[in-house]
Amino acid sequence: MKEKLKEHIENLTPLTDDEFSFVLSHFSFEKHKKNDFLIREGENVKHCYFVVSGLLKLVYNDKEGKQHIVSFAMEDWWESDFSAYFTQTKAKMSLQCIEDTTAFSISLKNYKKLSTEFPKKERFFLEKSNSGHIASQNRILSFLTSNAKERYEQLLKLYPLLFQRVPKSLLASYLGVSRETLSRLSS
Amino acid sequence: MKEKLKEHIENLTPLTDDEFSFVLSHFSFEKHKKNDFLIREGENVKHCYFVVSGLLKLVYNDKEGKQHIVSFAMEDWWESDFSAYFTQTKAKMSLQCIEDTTAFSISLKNYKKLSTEFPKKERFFLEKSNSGHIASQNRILSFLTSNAKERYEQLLKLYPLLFQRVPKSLLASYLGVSRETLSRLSS
DNA sequence: TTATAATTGTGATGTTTGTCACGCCCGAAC
DNA sequence: GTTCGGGCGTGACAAACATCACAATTATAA
Repeated sequence: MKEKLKEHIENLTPLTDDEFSFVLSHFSFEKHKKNDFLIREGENVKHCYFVVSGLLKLVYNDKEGKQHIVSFAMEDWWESDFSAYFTQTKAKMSLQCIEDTTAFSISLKNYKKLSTEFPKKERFFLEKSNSGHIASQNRILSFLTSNAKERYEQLLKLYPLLFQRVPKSLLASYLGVSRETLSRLSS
Repeated sequence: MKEKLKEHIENLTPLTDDEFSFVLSHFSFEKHKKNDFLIREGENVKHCYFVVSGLLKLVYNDKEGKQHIVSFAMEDWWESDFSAYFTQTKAKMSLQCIEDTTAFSISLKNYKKLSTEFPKKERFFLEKSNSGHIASQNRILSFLTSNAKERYEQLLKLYPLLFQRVPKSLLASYLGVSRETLSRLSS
């Protein structure tokens, strides 16, 4: 588990063993079962998570009770309700396990401490944030330029694994189409 | 112009005059006319821009020649084709003036220099990137949860000025609906 | 000013997608 | 084993939206 986080960070910024120990001391390691909530809508968001293994969904529930998947979080991903995390307000979204999941969590306090005391880590967070921003923009572009079928194909191309790991109804919810429409696209 | 940038930065991190001079020395100031391109699809992306006055559109052109508006950039906004900027590859999008525009530009080299030599600035960029990421996620949520009419109302609520400053066809392109549909929504 | 282009509204029509309904399959729980 | 519920496909119909066409109005430039 430690190794996974170290590898991940060292993809961007090499660390000595001492540096990594220092970084690691700001995180906690957590194990969760399928269907567990890491973040619950309406509650305070205390942590940001780095997924070591498993799979989660970041979900928004609208007034009619429909769930909309903002993001899937898989191995090597950072996830949270970032808006609520950074502003320390109540979560508008939930983060829930689709599979049994292990993850490192970091509090905002430790996030800020780490950023301030350890510039390498701030650089790292900046790069991660930029990638997240770019990924979101690509998803917006997908909505603007493509119909349901094309978005489905793009998703499969980007995450071929996902197809086997999650029910189609969740894929539909991510793509912004109904379960039935997605089903008809496949055939 | 300088004051605008200084104020903007000091919203997050106070600066001494000397510090600001140092920061400023990494930027250039540019004036552009309506319809000018700051970034052209297919060309190298040399700069990231801070808009002092005016209005721009970040546009993706698909194979059928349709233009899709990824973002409007107005006063106090940072904009670029960030993907191409950070990876120093060719632009997939264009950044074009909707009105006469003034902006500060910064090269990637200077961006990195500033981040490294001046931690306060890295903190600043990180906060900006986080806000950008959150804003994009909200736009994705808007696509997932809302139909054209609701998205239109959300846009007007978020940027009431935009309505008077840009042709409806551009608003339609931002919302992901046809010009005609948007026209019918208003009545 | 006058000519030209851009912007907007609106009808007619077709396509895409959502919603409701139903049935089948399969795995989990008892 | 039997029962139950989730996941999946599919038909029928309705709603949302795109596209094409045309006209009217408003900006823009020569």
